[in-house]
Amino acid sequence: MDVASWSPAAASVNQRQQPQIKQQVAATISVAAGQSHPLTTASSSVVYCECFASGMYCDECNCVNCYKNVEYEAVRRDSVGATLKSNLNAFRPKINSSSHGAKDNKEAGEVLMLGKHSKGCHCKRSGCLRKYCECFQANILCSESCKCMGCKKFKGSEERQALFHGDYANNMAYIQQAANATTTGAIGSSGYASAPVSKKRKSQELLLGSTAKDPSVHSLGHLQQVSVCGHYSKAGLEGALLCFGSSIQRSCKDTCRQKIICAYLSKNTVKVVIPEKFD
DNA sequence: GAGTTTGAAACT
DNA sequence: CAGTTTCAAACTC
Repeated sequence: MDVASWSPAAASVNQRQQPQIKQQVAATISVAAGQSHPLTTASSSVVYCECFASGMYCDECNCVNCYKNVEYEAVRRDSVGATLKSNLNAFRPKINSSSHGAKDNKEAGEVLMLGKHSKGCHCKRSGCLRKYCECFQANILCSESCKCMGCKKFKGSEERQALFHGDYANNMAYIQQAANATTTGAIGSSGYASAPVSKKRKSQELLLGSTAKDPSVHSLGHLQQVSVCGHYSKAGLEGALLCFGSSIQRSCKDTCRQKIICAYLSKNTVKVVIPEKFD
């Protein structure tokens, strides 16, 4: 499905491979007393399952060993209770939709939903322009609640508008370019709150020459092969741990296991550090 | 269809 | 609160 034809409603149905109507919580089927069950454990009180999170039963899903169906109502109810105990908002909708409904953005040629993500997204590499982003999925703009980095889904964003103009391939190329910028050069990248850095300024930053006397210090112009680890401090990229490699690793620990050289970023330069354990 | 990437949620 | 792990969906090849 291309971006132009994508809609939150369609995605919602597709990604759950949802039957026509899920049964709402209602039926009660008891489970034999004393019967132990995976769902009764604390660790099972999770809302990874979209049916569970939305307060529905699994029905005609592709899940394996599912206990979130009518047959196991008692167990399921316990699990709901345990989940609510640890998180009161676990079953609340993520998107606080506006009563005004959808709004036509004639300038961009799109229909934009008025609403706000209750917790905000935390995107780092998608620029909030791909379906990984919950705001994108909900077809809403990122808000001050979001803690995303390199956000391109704000009002007036060139990248966001490009998504709704021209052909799909060009749009995706544009998005990929934006994502690359986020990875390699978007130092101090925005999030929603801060103003987007102009392309001119970004280019200047990336073209900084290496004047460091310490051979282990490199300018950002050498960051072409550097990937930012999946996890870094909220303070932004400054001071973040970077890793050389062809792909982003899930954690620095994983990265280091693969003997990838790490570097430390300081403002416009990186300090390459080879941990002793790499030997 | 398999493997990779991504971000939310859970866990420590 | 920050770092790490787990998970499922999106995405790529």
